[in-house]
Amino acid sequence: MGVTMKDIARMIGVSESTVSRAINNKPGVGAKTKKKILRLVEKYNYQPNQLAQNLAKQESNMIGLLLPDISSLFYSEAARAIQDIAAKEGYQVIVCNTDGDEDREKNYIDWLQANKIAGIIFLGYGLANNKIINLGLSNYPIVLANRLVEEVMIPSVVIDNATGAFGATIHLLEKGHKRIALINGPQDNLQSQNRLQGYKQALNNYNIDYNPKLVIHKDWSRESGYEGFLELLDSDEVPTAIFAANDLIAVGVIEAIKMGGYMIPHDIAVVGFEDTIVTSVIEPALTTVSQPMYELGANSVRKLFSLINKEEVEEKIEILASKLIVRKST
Amino acid sequence: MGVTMKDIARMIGVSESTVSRAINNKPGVGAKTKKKILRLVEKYNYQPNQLAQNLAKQESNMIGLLLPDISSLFYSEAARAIQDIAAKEGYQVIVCNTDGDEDREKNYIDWLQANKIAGIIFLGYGLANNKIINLGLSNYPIVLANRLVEEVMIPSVVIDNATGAFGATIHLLEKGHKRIALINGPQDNLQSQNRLQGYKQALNNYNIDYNPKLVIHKDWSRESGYEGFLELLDSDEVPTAIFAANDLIAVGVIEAIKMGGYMIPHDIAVVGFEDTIVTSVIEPALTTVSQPMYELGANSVRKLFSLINKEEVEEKIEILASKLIVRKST
DNA sequence: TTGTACGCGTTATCAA
DNA sequence: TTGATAACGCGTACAA
Repeated sequence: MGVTMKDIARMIGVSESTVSRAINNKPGVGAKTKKKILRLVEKYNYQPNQLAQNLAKQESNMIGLLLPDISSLFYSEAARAIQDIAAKEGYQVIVCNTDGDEDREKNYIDWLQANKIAGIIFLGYGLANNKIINLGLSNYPIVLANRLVEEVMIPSVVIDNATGAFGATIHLLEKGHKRIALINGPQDNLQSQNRLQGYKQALNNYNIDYNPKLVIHKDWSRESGYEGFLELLDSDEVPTAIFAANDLIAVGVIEAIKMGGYMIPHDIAVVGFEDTIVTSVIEPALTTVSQPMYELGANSVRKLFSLINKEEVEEKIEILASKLIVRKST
Repeated sequence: MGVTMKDIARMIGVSESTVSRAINNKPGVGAKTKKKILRLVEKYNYQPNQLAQNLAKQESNMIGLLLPDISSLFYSEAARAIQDIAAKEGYQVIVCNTDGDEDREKNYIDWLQANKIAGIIFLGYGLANNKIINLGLSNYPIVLANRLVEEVMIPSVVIDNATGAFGATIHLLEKGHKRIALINGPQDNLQSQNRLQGYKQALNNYNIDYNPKLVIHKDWSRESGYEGFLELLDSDEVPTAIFAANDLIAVGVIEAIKMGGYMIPHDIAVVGFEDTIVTSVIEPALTTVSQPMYELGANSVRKLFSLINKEEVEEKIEILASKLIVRKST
């Protein structure tokens, strides 16, 4: 196949070590020999075999990215950021879709470690499991993106969901709403909990009692929004505003509201969460909370490189602010 | 760090080759020794160092995926398919974003080859460049997904854009439209050309003369749709139907149409292309042509594994059908 | 059935 | 400034 160091060494009649030194710009090579070597490198388009390099150095120039699903717009943007910055550092990214399944997560981790991957980013939601904690205890470079772990101090970058939800709810309160419903994600999900917390806190600031009947836990789907709204209609406390815990839920809510013949925002106001493309396409355009996904990915991978390079990670847990984007639905 | 074969060999007092044979289930190991070895493997959670394995075998268990942008919904779905199937075969995928830039493409290819990546999938649009052709001439496993190359027979999977566009245009013709505009992607783009070709052919089937004034070439953005429609309004031939070459363009078109006070589909009908999520969210829901992206990715990677395993690739160039999805905008 | 010896392509440690 | 040699961890042809 391609030429190796040995080939070049033989051609000139020097040793492989000399060739290695010349190529890697290390001191201790005569100017003339170095020139000769580099000329042949050019001529035969020598490409170092990274597998061999990696084996010798006991490390590789790849990082692993574990996330639920790359085909979700939400994650793919962060993935893009990670790949951009990794590429600048000469690293490539191995993307592993876990669908949130712990078994697959574990398998991927084994694979990545067996391949001596330089480090791993966990991008996802909710709490991380024990396996990750154990990884964190061994001194393997790990960064958590939008995930948290309780017991161990693993460098993390998270988006402040509570404050985002707080801002969205305050926005509705300022508009004069008093019966604000929350259609949320699963109850055991960390994001759901944070968004609920922000919601509660906002109500509290306005001295409005928290009413559990106005909070519905479902999954993150469009159907949840649709069904959730119908449930609220059936209750005795029909809300004047709905805070949907993500845009997809909001889309379902809007569909149900329209189906019921109500006007948005006149009869019922709606706020979403995430700022995906649908928010600007749907009628009326959806007020939502934007998540800095690119920044999330970028800052995570920067932290990871700090770890890989044995540098100090300044901000162990970094919290990114989300931002309210007001459109026509409120 | 982890235990190696050498460690296990020493513990029992056998040679490394015996351990290797036992672990890889190769014949020629006594049942008792094998059991002893496997017990230690279990006990110390031995993980083979893949870097070493790869170096010894001169190949790696990774494949490369070159695409324009992973954060595009269009590509990320195919990427997901590729990763799913690769994972089943024990391979991982390295995702490389090129943004269509040939220099970056070339750099990635070098990197992938230096790392002895088992094969590469080129996912994208348009024609591939010479570098790729050269790669194809060397017997490196390569598959093209939604790309074509003229001179060399590289296994490829493409989506039949021409027929998709043909069907979409026929659909409009059947609805009685005679002045159908096409707002297309860039003129030098292969997909654009195919979609134009299908459009022309449909007109031809209905004995309608092709009118270049009704065809506008722009980029694939929402703004293109908006501006494109305004240009058509200014012309002397205002169309009764618009075929937008992708959904994003269609969104812009619909916005412009609404802004102009026209009714969809009463005054003007609209068809999109791709079937992204916006089609079901926008009002009115958009008739569009769905692209089997998951299948595109899946079949591409299957072909790649055939190449990697030195098997015969049955269908050198596979063409996937796209499908018209009729909604409310026509 | 088992062990020896070498190769994979590179880096790194000593001597020379 | 150089070169010989070992090491990285594993696979494998050959010999025992």
